[in-house]
This record gives sequence, C-alpha cells and structure tokens, in this order.
Amino acid sequence: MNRRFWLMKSETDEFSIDDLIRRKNGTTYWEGIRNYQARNFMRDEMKVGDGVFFYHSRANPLAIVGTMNVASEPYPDPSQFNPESKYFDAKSTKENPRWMLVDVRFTARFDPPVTRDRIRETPGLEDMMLLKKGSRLSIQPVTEQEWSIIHELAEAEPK
DNA sequence: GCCAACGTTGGC
DNA sequence: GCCAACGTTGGC
Repeated sequence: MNRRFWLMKSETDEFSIDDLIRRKNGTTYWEGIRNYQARNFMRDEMKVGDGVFFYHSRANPLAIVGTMNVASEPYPDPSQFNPESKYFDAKSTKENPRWMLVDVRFTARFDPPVTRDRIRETPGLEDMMLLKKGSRLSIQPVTEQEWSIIHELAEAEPK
C-alpha cells in the first residue's frame, strides 16, 4: 500500500504545533472539520502512517511548521455530538454521523518553518493547492515530490 | 479587523 | 435543481 501525503491547516490561535507537542504522545484528534471535501480525505483516503504537513494559517509567518503522521483509522468526530462545543452539529446522529476524523501524531518541527513565500518561489512547488488564490480547503493532498522538496527546504530528513 | 472568495443552506 | 442569502475562511 502506497503511503500518501497531506497538508492540514490550523489557525495558530486555535491550535498550534506547540499545542500538538503538549498533547499526550504528541497525538490529537483533528476535530472541527466541517467541510465535506476535507472530511472525505480523512474518511476515505487517509491511511495510518501517511505523512502530514502542519500549516499555520492566520499566522505570521504563514508557514509549514512541522510534520505529523496519520495515527488512527477514521472515526466520528466527538465534538459534533457535544452541545457545548462550537463544532456541535444538531443534524448529526450517532447512528449516522456526518463528520469523521483521524488522529495525528507529531513527528518533527521545522526550525525555521518553511514559509508560504518560500514555497511560492521554489521550483517544483508551484502547483501546490496552498498557493492557489482563494483556496480554502483545510486538508489538501500533497505529492511525494512536494513532500520531498519541502523537506529539503527544511533541511530535515523525511519521516 | 477587514473583506473577497468560497461553501452551504433553504425557499421556490 | 437553481440561486440568493448567509456564514466562514484566511491572506492582508
């Protein structure tokens, strides 16, 4: 089975890579995705062990700040059933949950981070969805070549 | 904090 | 099934 690669965005004030590292085992469930295309990637395409870039959006600088691995099979996002949560979805039922997620585990931090500006000027990365105007998709597929080039920019060994 | 671009909802 | 209205995202 081929390993695949992804990019997941998070707003720094919501959940940063430091928050991830502080979690037990550097692992968290990627809650709150409420976009069908992004959900479908987690539900239908991700496999345990896939590589994931952690991208800080609404941040300064905008950058890929590290990497994670997919760490679980897909399962229902618990926050959709929690009326206290801002991700609560009254239309979702436990019998037929609308929102699925996976666990992700921290693997490496990029220091310094690989900024969006740097990505934009690097040959081979020009097709990344991240660079497309108006691209709001918070989970995006990344090619193996993009995965590798960005690790070169980060001067880090791919994990 | 603004607001353009986008995705979703719901009336028809 | 269309599309206006609405809510959200994310770069600036």
